[in-house]
Amino acid sequence: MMDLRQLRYFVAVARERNFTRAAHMLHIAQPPLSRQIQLLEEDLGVPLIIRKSRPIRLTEAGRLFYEQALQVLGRVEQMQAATRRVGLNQNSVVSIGFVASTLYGGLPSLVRKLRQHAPEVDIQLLEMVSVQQIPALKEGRIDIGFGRLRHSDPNVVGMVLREERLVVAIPKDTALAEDASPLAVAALAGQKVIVYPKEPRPGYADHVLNLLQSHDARPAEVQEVREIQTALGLVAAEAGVCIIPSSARQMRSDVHYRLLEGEGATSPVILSHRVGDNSRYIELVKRLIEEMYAENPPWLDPAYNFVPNHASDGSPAAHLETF
Amino acid sequence: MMDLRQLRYFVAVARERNFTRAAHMLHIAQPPLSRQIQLLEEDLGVPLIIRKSRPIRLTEAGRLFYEQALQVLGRVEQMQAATRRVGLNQNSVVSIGFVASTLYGGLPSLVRKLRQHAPEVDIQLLEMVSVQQIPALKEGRIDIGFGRLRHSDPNVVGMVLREERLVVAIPKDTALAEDASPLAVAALAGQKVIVYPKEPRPGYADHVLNLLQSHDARPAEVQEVREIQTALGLVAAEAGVCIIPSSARQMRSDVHYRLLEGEGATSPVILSHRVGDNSRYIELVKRLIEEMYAENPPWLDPAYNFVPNHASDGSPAAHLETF
DNA sequence: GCCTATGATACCAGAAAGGTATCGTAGCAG
DNA sequence: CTGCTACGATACCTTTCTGGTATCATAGGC
Repeated sequence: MMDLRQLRYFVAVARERNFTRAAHMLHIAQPPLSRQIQLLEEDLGVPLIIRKSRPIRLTEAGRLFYEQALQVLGRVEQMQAATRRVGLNQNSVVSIGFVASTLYGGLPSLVRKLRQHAPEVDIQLLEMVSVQQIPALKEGRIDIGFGRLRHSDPNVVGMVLREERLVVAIPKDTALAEDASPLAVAALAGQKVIVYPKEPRPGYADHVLNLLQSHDARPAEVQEVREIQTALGLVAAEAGVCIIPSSARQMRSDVHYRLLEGEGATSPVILSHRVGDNSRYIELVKRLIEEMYAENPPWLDPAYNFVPNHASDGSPAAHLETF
Repeated sequence: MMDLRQLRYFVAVARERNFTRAAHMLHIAQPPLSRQIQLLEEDLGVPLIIRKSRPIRLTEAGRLFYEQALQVLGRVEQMQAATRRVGLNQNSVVSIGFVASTLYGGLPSLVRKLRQHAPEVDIQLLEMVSVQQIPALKEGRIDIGFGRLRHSDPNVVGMVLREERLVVAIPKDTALAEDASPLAVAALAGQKVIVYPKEPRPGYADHVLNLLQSHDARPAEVQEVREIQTALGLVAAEAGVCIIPSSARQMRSDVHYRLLEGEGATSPVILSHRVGDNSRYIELVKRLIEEMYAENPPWLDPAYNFVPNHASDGSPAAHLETF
């Protein structure tokens, strides 16, 4: 079974391009080092080093493994340092899971506000899709989730912060892109459609596919990709159209966007947390979100968003009634 | 010394919230499991688990460690899978290091083209700043670098693909933002300036600071941050102005941009590779870049870019003469 | 073709992991 | 409040694995 020791050893060998010298750096003798590398190669079932050459060289697989091993070792060190810091300073940690699109909405300024108002907490940000957020909340891996899918888990409470209108991304210089006016969902019938994320299901892709189906807009072809970046890249490459939340328009300016019109052509932004989690930071986050919404940031443009009235009244208790 | 075994054991305990059950899952007896967790805590110098409670709970540090351990273990599996795939299929790997801003330029479509023209290669993308690309090239960790700083290492050849004009990001609703016309560099004297990245030096931050100095535009205050995202966030929060390559304008639309005018108010995009690396993929990449430039993509708008003539003539050999 | 630097192999010693038996205690039932 | 039970810690032994020493095999420069 693979082991961090083997990674450290391999990195030393790859860096030095010499077993003897690497063994020296590691403060061990050369034969055990040779053996550990052999074990590693055996475990992977792939040779990493070309030995019949002086100085030794890495195979293609070895080069890849070297690069990745460096990253993993760096990550482990970060992890140790972060854990020690939190453990020794008795700092609190607030772990926030979020879907990528919230990066183009209020998340950055929320995090900034949170750091200002609670400098003593360690804020951990983890990108994860909506369905991953529920188990992550229950296991305590995150404390707060910002997602885009409604759920009904009895142990997790969700609160709709806003409903964001959807836009369709269209390749420039096509018929649909001649107009900037809002477009009915039904008008997408017969188009090649690109959806994301491919997995895990159910996800935002299904939300989009449901929307199309409920408007009898059967696409000519559906292509699934892993991320919104890729999806928009494909739109730019004229591979089809793609439906995204309006705030994500910022990601690319080389495609054309049109607002979608029709029943359900929105996507909610949902804040979730554990039922009965009475950490003071949950309340603080809710208060900061209200504050932020009251400031009318550009991504909250009423042309593209609908904010449920309870989210803007002064009573935090009202939020909990959303589900 | 920390060990992947300990991570796996800790993850099992954290997930099960029960040592005995976790030991079962791991196919070992409970006492060794307890001991490994103790060793782990000792190594970190931080308690991870609150045992005087049934079921056991994680400390704050433990929660953080759990989350990160999951990520590390996932990363290790990915690494094994990728290495096996490359090793067994004898696929080639082309490793590309790039600075973040090229993501807003031609990198995505170059990668797409490369995948189309050479589906048998594994393309690895690694974000790294310009100065990190030189050692990464020499150690073989990457084969191609897209950076923004000129260098003069005898073992690495660089080729200027284009000179991109710089723009200054200005908070909305300030005096400088009232106009959209080009701005002289000297006009930035006395402004609070935000630069990135903080490290490693020398980097793009120094390029910007040199530019200001050479135009006698002494800033009132310089703040260094780690990434362009943060820098633009601070601009949006009215903490100052920030100079970025024009293609990065797409990143945020809630700040105001003005083109910079003046000697040297550009930033090159430089392709680097090892001297004497005659992999056919290097040539392919150069050909694809030429092809791409010939298509006049939106990020190559001549209002914002200057392409050296040798990069658009038909002769690949000319490129090598750039340095 | 020889010499040297360097990696592999063989084999032994010590450290560390895992197993079994047993003890101590949190949490709950009554 | 008391005793029971589930479950983690401790003690101690066995097995496995890592590291060390001695020695052999070979790539590459002269």
